[in-house]
Amino acid sequence: MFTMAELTSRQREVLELIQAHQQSEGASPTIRELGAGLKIGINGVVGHLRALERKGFLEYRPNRARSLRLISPLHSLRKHVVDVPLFGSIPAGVPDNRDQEAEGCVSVDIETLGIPKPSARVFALRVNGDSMIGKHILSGDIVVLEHGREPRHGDVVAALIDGESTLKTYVVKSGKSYLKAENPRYPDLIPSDELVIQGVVCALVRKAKDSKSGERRS
Amino acid sequence: MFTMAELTSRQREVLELIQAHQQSEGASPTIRELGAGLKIGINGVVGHLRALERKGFLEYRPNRARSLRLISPLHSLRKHVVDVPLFGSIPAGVPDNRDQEAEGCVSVDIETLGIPKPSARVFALRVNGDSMIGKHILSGDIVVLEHGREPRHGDVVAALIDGESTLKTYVVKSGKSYLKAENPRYPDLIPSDELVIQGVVCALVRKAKDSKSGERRS
DNA sequence: GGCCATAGTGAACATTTGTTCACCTCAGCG
DNA sequence: CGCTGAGGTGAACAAATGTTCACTATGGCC
Repeated sequence: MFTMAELTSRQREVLELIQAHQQSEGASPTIRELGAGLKIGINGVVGHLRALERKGFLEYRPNRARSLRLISPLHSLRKHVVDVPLFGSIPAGVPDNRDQEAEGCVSVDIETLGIPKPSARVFALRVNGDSMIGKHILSGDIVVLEHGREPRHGDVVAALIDGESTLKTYVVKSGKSYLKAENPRYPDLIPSDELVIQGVVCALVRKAKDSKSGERRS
Repeated sequence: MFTMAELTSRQREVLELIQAHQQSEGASPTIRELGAGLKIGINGVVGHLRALERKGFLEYRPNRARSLRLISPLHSLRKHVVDVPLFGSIPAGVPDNRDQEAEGCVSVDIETLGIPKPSARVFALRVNGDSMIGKHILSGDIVVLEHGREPRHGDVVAALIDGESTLKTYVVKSGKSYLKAENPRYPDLIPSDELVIQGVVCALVRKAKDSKSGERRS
């Protein structure tokens, strides 16, 4: 609660402007751009920047263009964010790069995703149907999968069944591996070598349904 | 799979270097920085940048420092990413800004989170215990909450009970609102006006447990 | 062989951008 | 009253950075 209190309102304005510029332009503003945004000259801006730096909200490298960096308690905790392509389903065996066909982009930091490196072979699927409800995965959830990883007993995997990506649990039973649906209504147990495993689930994201739109179960 | 194929290996190198620099430094590299990284002169770099721009992988504003921007199918789908402070629990009634006490940072795009604007009043909690298993929220999950929003019937909310943040379902029954635990073992029904509601759950993130840490079967 | 794209080098040049110096106003404070 | 800090203006300067011109070399292609 100190964080914001130490700042004057004008300084907060500057900080927010920098942040806004970074978000919209992808790079920090220059001093003159800030000046234009605040309708003041460059020296007014310099004064603010110095104050903000002294107070520990900013950091920048001398003599480097657009090197302003915000420092906030959050920023120091911030991890690397990866952009994961979201597919409706995956028709064939996931060639190396089909980002073009993504129908969405899920950006999450790797810490939260639980993957060590931004290895390119990560993608996301929107879950359709309640077949994995036993694993507490609901219809509408987004699952993030890693392709090419060896599944282990109990992992949830996406497999290509009848031309559709389907979620199953990977189980090992007396030396053989099977895929199992987590829904009593589909008690199949399919030998896993008969199928192509497209990826192993490493994370899940669920959006609370917008209370305005209806519910699915009666 | 076309995306990458159109590039020479050297061009791919350039692209990756730009991306790496953006991630690590927070800003695009300059031409000379790229040159240093690739161990070539500035004109070699310029050639590559032109080629990459012509092929549609890059964009940049003339005469602007560090204005390189990657263009990929994913980038065009990319949404605004917000940094959400992750708390173990929230002792008191969420004053305006307590980012300093965050024990982690969850960065997710707003589209996936399902919030319209990056209103500052968003925070995350790590779920402890299975009290919400009826809503398919597990121990270890991270829930993202919006503070100050009016809960609706069926929403999951965090409430301060005995000095601890606890997840409950908000229900309305004959004109009165209650909080209900989604676990048959805790069938409490608490009138909601007796408690402080800290936030309404708008999203959930689950990390698949790291198979390497716990179970390992021979 | 001529043509074109890739992949460079080297040097000059122009613009952007950060930095600094001098000076001003205003509110609060002892 | 003089002092300090916030918040400015204006101009000049220097470093960083993008741009361009000239030229070389290689490999594929018709």
